[in-house]
Amino acid sequence: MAKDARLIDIANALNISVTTVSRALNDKDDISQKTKAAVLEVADMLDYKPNRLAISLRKKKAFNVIGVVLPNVDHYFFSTVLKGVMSKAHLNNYLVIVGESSQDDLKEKEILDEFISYGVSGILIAPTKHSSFEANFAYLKQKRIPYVFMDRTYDEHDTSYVRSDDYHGAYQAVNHLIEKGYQRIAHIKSSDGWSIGTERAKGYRQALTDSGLTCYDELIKSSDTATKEDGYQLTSEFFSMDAPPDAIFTVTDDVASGVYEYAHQHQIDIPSQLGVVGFSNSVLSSILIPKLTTVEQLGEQMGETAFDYFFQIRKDKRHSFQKTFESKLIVRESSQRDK
Amino acid sequence: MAKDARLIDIANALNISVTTVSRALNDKDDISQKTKAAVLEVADMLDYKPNRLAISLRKKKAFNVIGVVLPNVDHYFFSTVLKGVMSKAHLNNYLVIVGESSQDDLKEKEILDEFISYGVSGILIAPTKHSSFEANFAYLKQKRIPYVFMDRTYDEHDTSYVRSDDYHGAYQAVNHLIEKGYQRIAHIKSSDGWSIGTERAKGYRQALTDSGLTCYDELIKSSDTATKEDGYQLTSEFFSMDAPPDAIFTVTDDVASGVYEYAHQHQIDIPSQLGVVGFSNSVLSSILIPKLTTVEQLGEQMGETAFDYFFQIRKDKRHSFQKTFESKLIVRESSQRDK
DNA sequence: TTGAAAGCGGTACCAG
DNA sequence: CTGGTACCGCTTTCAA
Repeated sequence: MAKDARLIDIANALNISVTTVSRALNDKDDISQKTKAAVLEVADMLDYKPNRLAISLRKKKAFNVIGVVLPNVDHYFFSTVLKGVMSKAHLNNYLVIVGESSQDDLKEKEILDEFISYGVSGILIAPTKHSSFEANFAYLKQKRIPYVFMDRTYDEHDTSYVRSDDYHGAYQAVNHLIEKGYQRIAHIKSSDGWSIGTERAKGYRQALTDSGLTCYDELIKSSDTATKEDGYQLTSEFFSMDAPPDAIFTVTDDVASGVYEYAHQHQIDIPSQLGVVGFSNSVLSSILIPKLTTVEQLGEQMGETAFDYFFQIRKDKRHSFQKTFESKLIVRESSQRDK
Repeated sequence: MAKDARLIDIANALNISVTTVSRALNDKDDISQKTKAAVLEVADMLDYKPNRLAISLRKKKAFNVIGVVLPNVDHYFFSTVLKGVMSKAHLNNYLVIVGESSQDDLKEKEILDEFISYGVSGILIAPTKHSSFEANFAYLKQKRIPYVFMDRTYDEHDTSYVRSDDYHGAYQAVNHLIEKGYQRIAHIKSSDGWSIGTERAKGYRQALTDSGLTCYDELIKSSDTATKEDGYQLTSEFFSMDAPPDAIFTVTDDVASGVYEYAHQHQIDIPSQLGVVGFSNSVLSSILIPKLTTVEQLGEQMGETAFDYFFQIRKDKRHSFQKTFESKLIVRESSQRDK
């Protein structure tokens, strides 16, 4: 295999200097059209590919490398986000380096430091539940390194982000249950300090209030882990009450699957005796029987958009961009009381 | 924030040359213990971190960067593999760059070329269904870049790999169904050219033969996509036969979920009328009702081991390592006829 | 519009 | 055991 072509190879072929070649390739304006064309042609012929490493060293910045930090790569939602980022990155000739914080804000900081010292061009991050803006992200601004938050955001700071409209998603979900005739609608929320939990809970309350229903505190329970196990456990607590709920809106599909298990074990029929609505539209939702009504979360599109935002910030060197993705309710079987 | 310390800063502090500092830091032997100790101390004081970019350029190799190529990052199994790789990489101060081939062998080659031209230290790859060793991987050997196959392997070449024991896993699965008293056991395999499909099918056949059962061709159907939809479709074909099967062993859990849906729609009870066993032990398997008996695939451990192998190859510069992970059958409810 | 030369932060060769 | 120096491939002054 022939060695990769370098600037000097092109220069020699044309009897010009590397400087000129560099200028031509980087589309600078202080160069004649003729020379530029000639360089471009030879570059193409020799299949020249710029050496990322050399550029990086010279610029003291990794060339075209984007860093992605996620709480969990094997969590369905985040893996779709990653997929979205990667597809856009590939199109734009970016390399993607990935780190997993495991919901540990200290590890998250470590990863960020590594990425920065490597000189990544930008960072796309879905913060852990516990990450404080000041501790983990404030210095990114000073370092002038473009970054975009994903999923979880810090509204009090003027930063770029992509997220889903948790509030309206939850509102629609609960409203839908009300329309279907459910009366005692419970909610399994995620524990505090996680914006997606509080937003969804807010939507839940508002939907009840707007329909003139009372919002009972005992019908709201909190899950730390947002897992199937928690869903099961909290459902069993609901059903040990004197007046159990006739529907449950859960903060994630995973939690909903725990509701299903409890219901199945105790011969509670979904949806006639218990309505269930989840959140995420993960693979689970169409695999559960009956199929789960849930709120769609567009992970892949969020990832793509996050990359686009990074790209624009880098180009324009000033704007910040925000997008809140509409959360659409996907009505399936688990909420069809009148089925 | 102070600028990062460089070799020359340490050198100046001690009135020695950068060469000596470099030697000390790289633990070469042609240096006095005293000097080395002094250098190490100052380096520590200045919080010296080697500049990856500079090392990379000089060595013409990205310093401590491992490339991972996967068919799909949002597929559960592969995302656990990635998780495993990342945890080991982080421990060893490696950066992980990831590419997604989307089961497209051309794109896979593109990604590999990118990674190589970036000079990654090594490559961990789960090949697409269609990747030919010659076309996509043979040149890695020439380039002397360490690589480890994951999941899918090329047995005719002496390469390092980690994979799961598909044959024995399938054998156990079918044998278990036989022991539970199922007689007409069908198999939904994955289409040809994908080793995991053929190995699992082989295990299926052998288990039947060893138990003195006949292996009917009409009880084996092939899925191109290994999805729920295919599972549903092929199950409906089985049940339009004069003598439908009383159990189905599927090549993945996803496919099994399609079997579930068909069964549920047609009031076929699992497991009393139809036994089902899947493969992967994905999140699905414990969420399906009844819980799915399946064969465990240790994605995370495979990822960790793949990284370890890469690490050793790099150090020893010679060996190749292979590991086939025992595939353990996880018995749940979907195969318990006598429940 | 072009070229020469310095230098990004290290490593490796050679001489002493 | 230590230091001088060239150089990895590219960008960026500065001068022509």
